[in-house]
Amino acid sequence: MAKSVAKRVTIRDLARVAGTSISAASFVMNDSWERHRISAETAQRVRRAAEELGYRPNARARALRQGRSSLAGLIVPHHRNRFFAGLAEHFEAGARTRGLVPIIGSTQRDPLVELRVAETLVAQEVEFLVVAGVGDPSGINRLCRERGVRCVNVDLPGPDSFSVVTDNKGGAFELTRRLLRDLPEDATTGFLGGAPGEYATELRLEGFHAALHEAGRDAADPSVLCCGYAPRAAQAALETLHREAGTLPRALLVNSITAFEGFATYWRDHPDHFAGLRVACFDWDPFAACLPIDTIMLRQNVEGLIDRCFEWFDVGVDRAGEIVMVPPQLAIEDPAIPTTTEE
Amino acid sequence: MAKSVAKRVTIRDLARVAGTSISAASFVMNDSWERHRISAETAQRVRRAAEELGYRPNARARALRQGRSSLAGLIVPHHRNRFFAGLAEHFEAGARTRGLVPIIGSTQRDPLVELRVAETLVAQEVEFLVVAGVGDPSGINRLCRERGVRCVNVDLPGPDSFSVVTDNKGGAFELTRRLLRDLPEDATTGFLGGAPGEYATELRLEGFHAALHEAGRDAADPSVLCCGYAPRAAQAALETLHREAGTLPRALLVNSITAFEGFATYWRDHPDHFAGLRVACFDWDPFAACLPIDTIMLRQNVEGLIDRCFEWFDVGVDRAGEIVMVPPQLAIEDPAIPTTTEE
DNA sequence: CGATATTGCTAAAAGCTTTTAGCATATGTC
DNA sequence: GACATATGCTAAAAGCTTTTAGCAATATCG
Repeated sequence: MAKSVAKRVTIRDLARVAGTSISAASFVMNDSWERHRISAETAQRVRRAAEELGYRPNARARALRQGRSSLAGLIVPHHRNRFFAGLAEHFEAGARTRGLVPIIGSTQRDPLVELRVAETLVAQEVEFLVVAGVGDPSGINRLCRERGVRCVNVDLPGPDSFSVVTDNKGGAFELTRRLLRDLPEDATTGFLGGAPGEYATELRLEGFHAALHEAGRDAADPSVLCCGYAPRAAQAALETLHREAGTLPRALLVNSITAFEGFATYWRDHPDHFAGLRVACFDWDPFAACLPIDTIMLRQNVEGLIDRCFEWFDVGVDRAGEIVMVPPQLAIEDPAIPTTTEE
Repeated sequence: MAKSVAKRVTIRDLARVAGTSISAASFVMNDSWERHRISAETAQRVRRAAEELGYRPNARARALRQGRSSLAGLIVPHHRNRFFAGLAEHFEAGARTRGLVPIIGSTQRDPLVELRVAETLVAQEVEFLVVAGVGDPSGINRLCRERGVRCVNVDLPGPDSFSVVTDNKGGAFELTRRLLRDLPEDATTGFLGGAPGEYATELRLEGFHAALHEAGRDAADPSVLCCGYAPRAAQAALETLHREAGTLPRALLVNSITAFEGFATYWRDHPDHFAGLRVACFDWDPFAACLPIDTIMLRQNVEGLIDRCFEWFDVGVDRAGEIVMVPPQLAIEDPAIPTTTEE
């Protein structure tokens, strides 16, 4: 009974079974039959036939004809932390509400992979590409411009690309302020994680220094460990610092949740190095927030970041070079962060 | 100079500029020119023209003609935990090494969304669909069979679908064994998280009970709190239990990392309820592994799970109803889990 | 030299859809 | 009855690629 090979049901079959022309069937399936003066009876017949045959239009044929793919792409370094996972999840939601199919590519922060993934997405003719967590987006931006793909950078401003960024400086400033509150005059400070010269890192460093300045701590030289984002590297940087300086800073600003992962591992292995240490993190993770360390976490507004991207896409006006800033969710005084994590 | 609108460069343009026929251009671009007896000079000419024009073939036109999309789909509940993020990331890698473009859809564990996402992916004619973390995959499996899409279930066996599963029972057994080691005779036990009747949950419960039996603890009735996977629900379940029983079990097996998230939150808020508590978790998270709780974590072999899926896909033989079991990575005696988390 | 094989290429079909232009027929108007 | 208008539908092109079948010119062979 069951066909051995599931033969595609095309609109041709549909038209044949419904006893109409291919065009009529197409009009009905696209809900434009009234506009094209197909009678209600005929429409009904087509719909019944479609139901019966289990007809589903071939997305690619349609895309080819219409010249639009209904695909939306997102590029992130990986899926394994809350920030990027949050971006991914909200991006999916935004795409779906617009009838777009989301495609997410991860790059392991490898410039070669970044370009390859971008090329894949562009070859799929995504209508819209969001680029996050890439070292230098200019190659991807150029590719998109060449191929006519609209493209937004998240936390990566470029001269000829629209960008949505977290208020890195302001966020780091507020975070550091709280970190320094009631801290003894002579307590040492530090900054861990991120890449020197990288956009977000530099701004967060600025905010960090500004808060130190405000607190009248210009004199004390903070330890700045921009060791990249890998947990291992952050862990190693702390080890080195402790070996060389014999101690760790009393107040530490950690530049990302991945660096914080390295910090947490180090803490687990050397709890004795942390007497009286206070730490702040430019990111949030529910487990990290449960660690019994004196921690202040900041949650980036992933929903806001993604929403701004889609809004730009919806409006359709090109705003190359423009930067929209999204404040992170501060006001996180106590460890019980006002952030829901529904399953 | 720059064209105001980026006009698509088609193979037609390529052929014109190279001074060849469309077919010749196509053969060259697909590296089948030798087979089709195109001369090396002509091939060179085409390649130069392609370079010059920035020609990239239209993926959809090609897919339409070839009848294959080069797309591979994955369905997960969400991105926000290590298990599913790990699946996603390894799935991406596997797809890319096979020249497939990965599309990942998340469903929030909502059956309606699950079906809608599956339909989207099938409409894109993915060549291969991996379904993970879905309550009842049978609807999706049926859809795939109807539309001729090859489909694997991860941790969700179905009668007419190939499945790759973690050794849930064995894993839970070993985990519980370690949980019970040297535990006082009269210590109470508990099981937290998961859905009653659900495949993985039931097997893990079996393993849990088997280990209790082995330890001669049949008499003591464990508290089984199958409250779903949401952190909030797990937290609430613990609250209720503590309110009603006045205490918590001394040894607790937590059924997933999301439930563990609820556990961790509860622990943070009520550390006093946890004197002498020991806990095991059927999943792993680097931050969770840093919590100063007596914890044993098990890491599911996400790489193995995904690899088995792709191997099945590569071989191309249908093995409906068959189940391949992948052992989780046990042997995690100390909290320093032998698991790398590169950035 | 005639037949056959090889070389190097091209024309055109096919894949499935959407969409434009237009054809009959029926209805309405004077 | 002639003409315009509305109704209900269809034919065919177009979108871009891959792939099959085959053509013309040259080389090889007996």
